[in-house]
Amino acid sequence: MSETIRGLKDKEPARSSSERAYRALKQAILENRMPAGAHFLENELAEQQQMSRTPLREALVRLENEGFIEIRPRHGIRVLPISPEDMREIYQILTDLEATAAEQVARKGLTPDAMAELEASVEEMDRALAGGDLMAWARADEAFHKGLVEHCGNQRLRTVVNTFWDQAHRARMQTLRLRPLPTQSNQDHRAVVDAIKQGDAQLAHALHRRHRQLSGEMLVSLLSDLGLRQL
Amino acid sequence: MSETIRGLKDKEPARSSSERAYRALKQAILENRMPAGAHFLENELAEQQQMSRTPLREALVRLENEGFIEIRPRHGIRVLPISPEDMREIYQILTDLEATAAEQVARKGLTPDAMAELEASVEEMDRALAGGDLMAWARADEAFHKGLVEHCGNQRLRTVVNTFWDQAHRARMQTLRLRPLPTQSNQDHRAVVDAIKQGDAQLAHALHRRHRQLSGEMLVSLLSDLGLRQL
DNA sequence: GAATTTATTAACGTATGCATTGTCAACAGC
DNA sequence: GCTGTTGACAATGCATACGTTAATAAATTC
Repeated sequence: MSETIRGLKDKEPARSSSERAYRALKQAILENRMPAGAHFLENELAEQQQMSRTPLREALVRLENEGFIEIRPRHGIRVLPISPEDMREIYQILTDLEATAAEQVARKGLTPDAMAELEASVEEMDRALAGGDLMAWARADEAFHKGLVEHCGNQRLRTVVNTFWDQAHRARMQTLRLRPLPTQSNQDHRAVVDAIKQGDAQLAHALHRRHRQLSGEMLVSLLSDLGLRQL
Repeated sequence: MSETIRGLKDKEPARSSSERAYRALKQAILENRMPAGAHFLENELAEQQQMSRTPLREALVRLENEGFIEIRPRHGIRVLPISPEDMREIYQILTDLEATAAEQVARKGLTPDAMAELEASVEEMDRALAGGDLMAWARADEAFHKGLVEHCGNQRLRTVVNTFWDQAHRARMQTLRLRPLPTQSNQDHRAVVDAIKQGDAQLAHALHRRHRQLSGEMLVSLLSDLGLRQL
């Protein structure tokens, strides 16, 4: 969670040093400025973040709990790589939980605002794909998935999904240009939105589950084929 | 799920003070020696654990990430209560993930040792129930569920399930004597074991999902009916 | 008497310092 | 030349100290 089980408290201005370090380091990892496998010492990170080791260590504890780094006493910390096996684990969990999120959203319905946001994400995915802007597509995809769990009525589910989604983020980014064009994904998302609109919880669950399962399998086999042992 | 996402590293002798504090406090919370709603200061906990505030705070960060406590600056830490709504959230997640664990176990099969342990748990549940020893029954039930995720081949799933199972632990214990006798549970577990033996992954998934769903609903409505706003 | 301001205090966030311990390297023995 | 040992070093785990800040109580004013 962290998130481990708790994540970035969105937006808030980060009052404590510990919180600032946590966000900065997580951001740096997600953006590959601290690449997988890289190796750091508490001292250099503390200096980098312009604080003492004490608050920094608390940030590291959280990052370790969330699976981003490994703290090896006397060896410093290491940014954990993502193996195909890791991705399989992550997608197996996301498949279950996101499908249930879609089901719950369909069951409870959405506020007009939330529905508009979801549809905007889908449209943005189409626009980005048509324009060949894969980064924009990935951002919209992410917005769609996060929007779904945001409104599923289960805080813990939301936190867990966001955590694992973040863990998979680097691998997704690095395979963006290697994977087939995600035209299927866009169709899938549209179908899920339709099921939600109709309030068909069963259908939403099934559609989203299948969507997640297929894209997960695609990504895992892509990583395996490429022989990417770590990302 | 800091387990945020990582949990008790079983057995190991707890090298660091921080680790010792984490284990001791978690144990105390699970056993209700630090009851829900209770309120502590860093100073008293540090004294209690015979260490300074520095390692203690690292333990608190982990416990907060895992959802056991809340850290309120200047207000001390508070052991979080479990509401019926919390239980609903937790069981919704466990239902999905444990069903998938059962499915994977059925698909991959178990070593003879692991299968023996699983069957031993089921038999112990029967014995305990026949003898009216509900605590022993709960222990065996827990052993069964943990055994399943232990061998499902997904470390992250195992960690997440164990974290939430631990979160629900207190509520389960307090309702042990209020709930109907778990004869159905024992039958369900037996059926799941049979499906695993036959390698019927689909069936194992469906059986375990239904088992978890029903026992979750029972527990949530029990808590609601009792008007237990917090445990 | 109530409300607002001020003063006090104590809990916390962070910095710093120290003792511990594992690592790495140099050296000696084989 | 290789292996085992010793020693220095450096990163860490933890304790301690300090400044900040927010909660509480007191005091003053309306």
